[in-house]
Amino acid sequence: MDYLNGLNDKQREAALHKEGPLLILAGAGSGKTSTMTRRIAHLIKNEGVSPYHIFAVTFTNKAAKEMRDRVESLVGEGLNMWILTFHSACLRILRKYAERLGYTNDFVVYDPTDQKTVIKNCIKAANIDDKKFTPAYVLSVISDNKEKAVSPQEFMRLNEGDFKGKILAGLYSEYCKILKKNNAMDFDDLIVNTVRLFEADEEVLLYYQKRFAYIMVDEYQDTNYMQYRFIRLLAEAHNNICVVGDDDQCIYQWRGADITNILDFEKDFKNTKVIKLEQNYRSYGNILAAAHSVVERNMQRKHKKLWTDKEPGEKICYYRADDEKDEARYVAQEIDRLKTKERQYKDFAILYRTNAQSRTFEEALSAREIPYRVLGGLRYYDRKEIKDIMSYMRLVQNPADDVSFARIINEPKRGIGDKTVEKLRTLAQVRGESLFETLTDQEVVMGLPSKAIASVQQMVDTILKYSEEKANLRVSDIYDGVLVNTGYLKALEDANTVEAESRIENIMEFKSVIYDYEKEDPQLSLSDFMERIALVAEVDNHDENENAVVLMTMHSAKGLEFPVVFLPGMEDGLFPGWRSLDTPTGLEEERRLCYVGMTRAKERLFMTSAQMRTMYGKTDYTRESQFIREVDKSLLEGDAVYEKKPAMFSTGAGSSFGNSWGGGSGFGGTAAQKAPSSRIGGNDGFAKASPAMPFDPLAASRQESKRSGALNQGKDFQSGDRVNHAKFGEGMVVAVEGKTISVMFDSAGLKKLAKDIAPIKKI
DNA sequence: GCTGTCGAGTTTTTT
DNA sequence: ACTCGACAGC
Repeated sequence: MDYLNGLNDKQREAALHKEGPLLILAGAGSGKTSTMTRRIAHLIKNEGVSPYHIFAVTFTNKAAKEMRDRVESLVGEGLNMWILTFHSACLRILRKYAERLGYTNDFVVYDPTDQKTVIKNCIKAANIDDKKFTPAYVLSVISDNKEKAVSPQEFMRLNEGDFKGKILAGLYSEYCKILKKNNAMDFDDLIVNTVRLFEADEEVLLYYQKRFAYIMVDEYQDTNYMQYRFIRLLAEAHNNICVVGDDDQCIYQWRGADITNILDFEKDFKNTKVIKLEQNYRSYGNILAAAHSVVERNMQRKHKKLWTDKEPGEKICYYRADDEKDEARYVAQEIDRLKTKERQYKDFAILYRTNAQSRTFEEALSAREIPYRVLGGLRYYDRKEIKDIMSYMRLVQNPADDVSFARIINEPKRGIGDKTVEKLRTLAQVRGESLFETLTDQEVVMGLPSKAIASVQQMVDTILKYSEEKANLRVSDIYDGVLVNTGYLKALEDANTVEAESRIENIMEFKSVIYDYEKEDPQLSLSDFMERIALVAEVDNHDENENAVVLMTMHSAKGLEFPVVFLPGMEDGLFPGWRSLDTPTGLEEERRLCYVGMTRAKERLFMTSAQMRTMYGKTDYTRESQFIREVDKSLLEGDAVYEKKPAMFSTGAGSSFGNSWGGGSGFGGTAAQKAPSSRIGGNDGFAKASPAMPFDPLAASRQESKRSGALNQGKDFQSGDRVNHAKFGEGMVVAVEGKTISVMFDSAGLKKLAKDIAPIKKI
């Protein structure tokens, strides 16, 4: 079979390349995923390379999944192949070898919220001015240093005479110590520690070098220094490294992405073959040309120009709204107008600069009863109740995790306040134990305030019990058990408020997520589950089949495409953001982001701005974005481009004809683009047409969890009984000793289980 | 130790 | 506008 069928010459050349470094400069919509997946299929099927020897790295779970699906459909089988994100690949490696770095292999992953908790504690403990050293700032410094492989000691040395630097170095050092002590790694650590592992342990490095004879990296322009090192180390043995990227789409420099990685690839890897993919298969000509007219103003870029043989299509439509409500109203109206049989709701996307902008659009879409889905913003896993439960689960997995412990010791209320926690901390420090370990000592519990004793004991017992049994239990059983036996669920039920009600709903929803994972993998262990949860972004849950308008940031939209795209908020200060204006590189990055946003559109592109915008409680007049001014004017239609207007000039839809700085003429059809000036009836329609939630709640899950209350009912087993276990299937009881029961399972072998909590039934 | 109120600070983007 | 922390009163 010809796996390269349908590729153009350049794509084919790239897909056929077998040995040596290859740099594919793939412009937006140029079919890079096809090229990569075909190359993989070709390697496997025609070149006889085992999937075992191929390693493909991406940045997002979504990209990884898409690549896997496409390769599998090409080669027609499931693949035992590493197609993973940087973070999940490193996590997988570290799960095996973290012991060699002084962690246990059960270490937990701290998300940004956990990081913030830790650094806050450090700042407080060191008695440092928390006005000058905000958690966000300190963490960004720490992250910067980690990504650049600067250790706390080195950072300290580098900042010898610098007062501020010394404080930061101290915090950095303390932060690392705490994470290590808690047996925890943050996102950066996953990469950093893998590189450290490779550099310190030749055996491990050689193993992976040997294994990954063919390496491919997607979105190479977004790699940071550590990721580069990681790739570089792996590729050293075979030198078969293929990277794909587009310097025009580097939009994560603020997070450490180093654009020079892609610009210097040819220097880094000798004898690199470079292939440019410049034919765009996605967008109509005008969209492409307009996007190019913006991005070509960047100084720091490789010269290239995308072309297409598609028709020019319509011009880019620009609307200057009165204010953000008018802007949202206009967008909603245009969606209604453009929606046809062929064009469904899911064909529209609204891509904004900041998550804060989503709200007005939600209101306007609701008012017109247009279904929509917001991606990103508040991460689902950031909700309090989810974080609480996860903290319990983490403690079950890793009792050394003091951050999780501190989060839940008094959640639900057990009569343990700050004072008591402080005392515990001191005690734990003296004993050289974790907080939780300290509490496993009965005497310590007895020393707590009298009204706290019973509930704390109950909680400690619960965690211990599940911790011992975690290998034998389904994740959902642990979840239920923790929820019920720690009193968490009951406290919420007793609260009897609307808020508690919605928390309970979220908790039930979360259970359906667990079920989904278990359905996929019946042997799912607690740590498997924790790591999947740790590294998912909400964008990964985007279901393309759901017929709803999609709202997300331009950053999240990278890699996606939509027939109709709206880019609202085209105003100086918002986009480009005021923070980016200090530096030329900051502005260039914003411009690339604009390019990314524009090139998401296949057929129609709308850009809008508001003359007046209320943000953070303040209302200001705006000037339209310099990016609008940079778009080739022959490709724009709609409102004339104009400068800031005085207040008297602003209201009424018909008044938006300002003096165009571009010479006034050439903007036909403006009136037709305008909406009727009446507002869509009062915005009280907010509650109806409520958007789909990130996860579809399973009606059943509520009852499921209720049932779990019966988990502890007496179970009488005797040797010889046939039993059914939720995770291990059927087996026969071979011994019963007190609370322990030994079962020989037909497929899973002999297991010792806790009689009271194991999910077993007599059959 | 818990709860409720008030005032201040805060915002880009995310694996 | 919204969140978070400090503080006061129970």
